[in-house]
Amino acid sequence: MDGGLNNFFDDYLKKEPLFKDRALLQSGYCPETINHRENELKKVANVLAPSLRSDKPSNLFIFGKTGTGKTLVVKHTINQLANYAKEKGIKLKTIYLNCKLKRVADTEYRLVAQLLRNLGVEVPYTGLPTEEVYKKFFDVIDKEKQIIVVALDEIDQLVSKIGDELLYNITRMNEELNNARVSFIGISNDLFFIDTLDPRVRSSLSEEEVVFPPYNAIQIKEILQQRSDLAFSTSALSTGVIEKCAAYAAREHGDARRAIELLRVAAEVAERNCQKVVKIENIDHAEQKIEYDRILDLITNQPKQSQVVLFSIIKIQDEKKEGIFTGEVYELYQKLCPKIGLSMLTQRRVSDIIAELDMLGIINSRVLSKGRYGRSREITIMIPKDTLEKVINILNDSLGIAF
DNA sequence: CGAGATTCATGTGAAGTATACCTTTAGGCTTAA
DNA sequence: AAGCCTAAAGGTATACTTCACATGAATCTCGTA
Repeated sequence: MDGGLNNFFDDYLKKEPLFKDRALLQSGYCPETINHRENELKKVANVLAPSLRSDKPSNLFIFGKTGTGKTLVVKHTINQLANYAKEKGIKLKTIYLNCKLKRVADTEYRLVAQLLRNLGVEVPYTGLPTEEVYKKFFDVIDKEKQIIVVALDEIDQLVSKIGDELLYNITRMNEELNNARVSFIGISNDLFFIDTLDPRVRSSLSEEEVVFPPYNAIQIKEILQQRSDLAFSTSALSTGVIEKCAAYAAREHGDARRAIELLRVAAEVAERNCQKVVKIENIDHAEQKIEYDRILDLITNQPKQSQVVLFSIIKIQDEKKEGIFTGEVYELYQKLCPKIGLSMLTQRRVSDIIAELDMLGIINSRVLSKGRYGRSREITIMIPKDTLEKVINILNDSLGIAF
């Protein structure tokens, strides 16, 4: 048995690896040079440059669909800025924060607390007045004359959740400061987000704007080409692979992140199959696998309560083919809770949980009036059939009940 | 037959509550002068 | 008297509950043709 495994490992090592450097294709990777975003890069740098003379840069707002390089450009620019400033001994700090992260930056308190943590100050997760956290933040940065650049990614998500009062507070920060100056970079996927804001907030938060257009198919192809030259060993890709990835991504409004992910996963699939080259078919598998992994990851990380609600929905769909409504889901949920040993939430809360699952794209729900028979949400599960089984397994394990 | 009233089942907003955690404060104890 | 520790008091954010009202089309009601 051991011998068998040893052989396996031997074979594994003997195999010509497809990847030369897998990290280059992973989602967090930040390349040295960014292609086809020269204009945007320049604009962002232009806005931020005054910070090097210790002037407060204008607040900046950035729009663009997912995978158009917004995050990349901003991260890249503020990193370079911070490095340069450090070299020259300029008092400048930069912070990047993604507002969507649950339990990290999805309320006003948590946002400011997280900013403080980024500056190396420990803040309790609860208990302090929000006001106090602001004050702490001011104290920390106002100790010396310096510029702070704060980038808030996916800020539209945060505002849609907790309202725009937060932005109002944020933009007024500088009035409270004597020495330091703070500028904000807001990043949004929603192109119309700014229109929904209070005019006062809008004008001060969006002194400058940069719009990121989608990449076209040719640009995506070049990006892929360049990355794959570095990431793969020579001739690891069969012809047409890059083109197909680019085409898939261009179909989705030029989402480069997706194209890169597709390529990486396709290669991983090929590697697992012990192929010598990545073939075009692997891309189709990759597309499925990405969706599969995304959903599984999402569900595994859901709180137990949400899992039970989802479990109920799936079970009801399994029993009847059409029309799942809140009432039935809640009924089953109520029966399930004691079995699992979970405290039972009210219908009000479960209704919100269903809305949250909808937001995550695990299910699709729409409010529907059934006339005489009241109104309810009609729920449809958005999990592909072949993924469903695995999802059920996960829920079974996590909740300790059988389907 | 058709306009308007009624109804149902739940959506949804606002206010209230429980929990977990924070800081402040007052009291008690110890210590050192 | 000063210093230190501890426990109670008073405060907050967050997740959830409670309360109350809003929805909107199928169905019912009733006056009229």
